Amino acid sequence: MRSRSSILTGQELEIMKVVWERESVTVRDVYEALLERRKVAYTTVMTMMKILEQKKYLKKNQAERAYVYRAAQPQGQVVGAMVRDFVNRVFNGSAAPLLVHLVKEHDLSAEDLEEIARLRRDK
Amino acid sequence: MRSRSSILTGQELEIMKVVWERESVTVRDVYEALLERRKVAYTTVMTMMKILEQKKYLKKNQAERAYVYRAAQPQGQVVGAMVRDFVNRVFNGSAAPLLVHLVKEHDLSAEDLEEIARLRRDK
DNA sequence: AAATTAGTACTAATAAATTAGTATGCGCAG
DNA sequence: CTGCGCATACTAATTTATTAGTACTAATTT
Repeated sequence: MRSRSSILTGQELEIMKVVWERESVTVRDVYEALLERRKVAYTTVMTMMKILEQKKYLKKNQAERAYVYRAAQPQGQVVGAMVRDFVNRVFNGSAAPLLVHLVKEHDLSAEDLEEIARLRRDK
Repeated sequence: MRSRSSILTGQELEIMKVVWERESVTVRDVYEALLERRKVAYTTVMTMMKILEQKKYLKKNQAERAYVYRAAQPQGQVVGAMVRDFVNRVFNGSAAPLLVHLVKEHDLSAEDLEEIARLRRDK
């Protein structure tokens, strides 16, 4: 088996997003969801979901005909790891500069921030 | 030429970080900086810097012996694009959920946040 | 039952990213 | 002047990620 990075790659994330928004899926479900946005082969989706299972992002149970897959880890946890990884790679681990970017270039209102600051303060 | 994504890939970012922290560099400079952290061949660094030049992240001038490279775009701009891309890919474009992750899992003090909120308010 | 449909396993092709080799040129120390 | 050190250009190998084909099985339709 060619070694693979344990973190989610681009296309893998697309699949996980479909899974997270549905609770449980078959390959076909995901295949059809992806098809709405781009051409892709059924077996491609199958292969990727198998990889995602190996990487422990998905788990499957045998159901009637087809396997039924579920997310093995909650979305928040996985996304959190991706954020952490991003902060490490791009900002050498310090989150504050990322904040600055978000505030400057994305549409975050001052109210959003104060709300979050309050949340944080009261914790 | 095999087509390449126009955005910075992982190893390319590592090189750009070296360049940004130095103003101007030769291949050798970058090579030596990278060597401190991992084994890498001189020509590997050269190849990647050539690619970075093609992608318009670096520009070079002929100097004495070796080319002297400089960043073609300021760090903030490039990183900003990376943040935007990340927000799009992972959070479907909305920045607020990223904020929440940052606050919950990274060590941002309430003061950091208020400071930034202030910044934002006064803008 | 034969044909069609939908599924899986196994394998492989293609693409993109990463790493590095080889040939070659030039300046300069000896 | 000649060989070493360091630079580049050009080419290629390797690794990882992405996409898909083929063979085979089981259920379903006709």
